[in-house]
Amino acid sequence: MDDSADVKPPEALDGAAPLRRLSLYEVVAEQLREMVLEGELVPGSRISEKRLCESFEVSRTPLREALKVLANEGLVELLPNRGAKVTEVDPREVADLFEVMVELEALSGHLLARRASDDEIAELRALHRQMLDHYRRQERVEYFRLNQRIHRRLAEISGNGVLLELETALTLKITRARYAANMKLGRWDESAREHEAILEALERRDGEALAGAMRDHMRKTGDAVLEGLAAR
Amino acid sequence: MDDSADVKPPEALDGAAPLRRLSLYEVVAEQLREMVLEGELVPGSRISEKRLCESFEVSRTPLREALKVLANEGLVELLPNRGAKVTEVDPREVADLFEVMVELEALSGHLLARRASDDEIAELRALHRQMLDHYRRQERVEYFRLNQRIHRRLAEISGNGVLLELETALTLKITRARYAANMKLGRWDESAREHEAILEALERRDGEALAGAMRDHMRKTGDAVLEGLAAR
DNA sequence: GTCGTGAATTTTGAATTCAAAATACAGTAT
DNA sequence: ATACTGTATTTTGAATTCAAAATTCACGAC
Repeated sequence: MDDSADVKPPEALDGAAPLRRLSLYEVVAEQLREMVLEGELVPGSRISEKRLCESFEVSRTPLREALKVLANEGLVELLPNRGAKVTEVDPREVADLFEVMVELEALSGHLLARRASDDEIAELRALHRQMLDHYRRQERVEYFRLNQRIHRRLAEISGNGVLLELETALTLKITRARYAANMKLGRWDESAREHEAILEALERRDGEALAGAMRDHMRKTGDAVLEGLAAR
Repeated sequence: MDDSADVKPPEALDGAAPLRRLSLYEVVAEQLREMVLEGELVPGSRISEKRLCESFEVSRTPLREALKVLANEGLVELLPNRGAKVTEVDPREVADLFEVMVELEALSGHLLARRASDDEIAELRALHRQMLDHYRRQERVEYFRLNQRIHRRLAEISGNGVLLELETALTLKITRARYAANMKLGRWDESAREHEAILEALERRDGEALAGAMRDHMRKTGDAVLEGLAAR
């Protein structure tokens, strides 16, 4: 049938990507996630399954499966026999969120100081420099993207999978709160300085200082977001 | 039509329970959860949708929705086009789990010392006394149940909803690890003493001591579970 | 005997269908 | 006019159906 690709030795493409195509519900979930995060689906509004099905051009089955995923992420609420609605951003919950996040960051800091390899530290320093370049050129979107990437790398290098998962999940909600507070990019200069402190502590492998710096960074981010939310 | 209950003033049954019947997928999810936790579905084994559908006597739709929920809880893995399998208990992940849990407990302790009311502290003391009764009578199941309940109450009274959710989610996995390690009830006496230390610190409202005691308790629990896992 | 090929079977993914619940609406009585 | 009752419509919950992918197994080449 196939005359070229079928004779591949199993170990030839070793770093082979698992390379599976996503299920339809995963695609839908990703799309929905973005729509909720960016406020395209307004908080508090009910979600009409039919309308979404039509705009996505999928049947209700994968859509409903996607809604279940989003519900577990806390982005939508499922009301039995009454469909789903987009969860509202509750400042009280956002405060709780940061209260926890601050501690997770501190843990991350302690682990990083112990576990990061020299190469990884160098990699982070390089990312940091890149980010500062964007800062100097006032390239907000790129700055923001690198900022996210650095935070994710920090979580990864901490070497605790559970911690990484939790931070990923909570970061979702935090991102949503930032959008809601209309402060996607605020607090630029201050944030850049805090990142510098983090990098320095990491290079010294000073666990206490690093935990403190990361804690501090997250706390200040939280304060800014909450302030933004209050000012709506 | 109905001649007695229809003239109810809206505020008459004030504390009225929302009282909704669960969706089918929720019932299935709960059942599945239990089966996974107690090892009735063996870790690593593939889940046959058809078999489960038949034994639950439901169609595949609610079953698959339930599987999605369990997947988000980390109890099963969804392999695209290949169904689901029960996740294996990975000692490495369990270690990560406790590493995080220890910090969450510490946070919980700090919050409790500040926020618990006198009534709530009294309630916890009462539960604690009840638990000790079961301990003295060597009623293991009841002891274990109250132990769980106390921990949940502590998390609730911390007053941070996000923290409560996370602790609930992680406790699920920890429970699973305990079953896998065959130590549903081990470490009895030691654990009871640690609880006493927690209660005392709470009554003194000594945040540092309470955080320390809760951290210590969780760390030792983790050590015991990991030891049990290693000894398989 | 082992490995590879290809059809038959089973299992999953997604759409459709059917039933039950909720909502919207109209008519009537007060 | 207002509030209630019963009906029509819409929307959701769950089962069924259909299509696509994976698995199994038998056969044949080396």
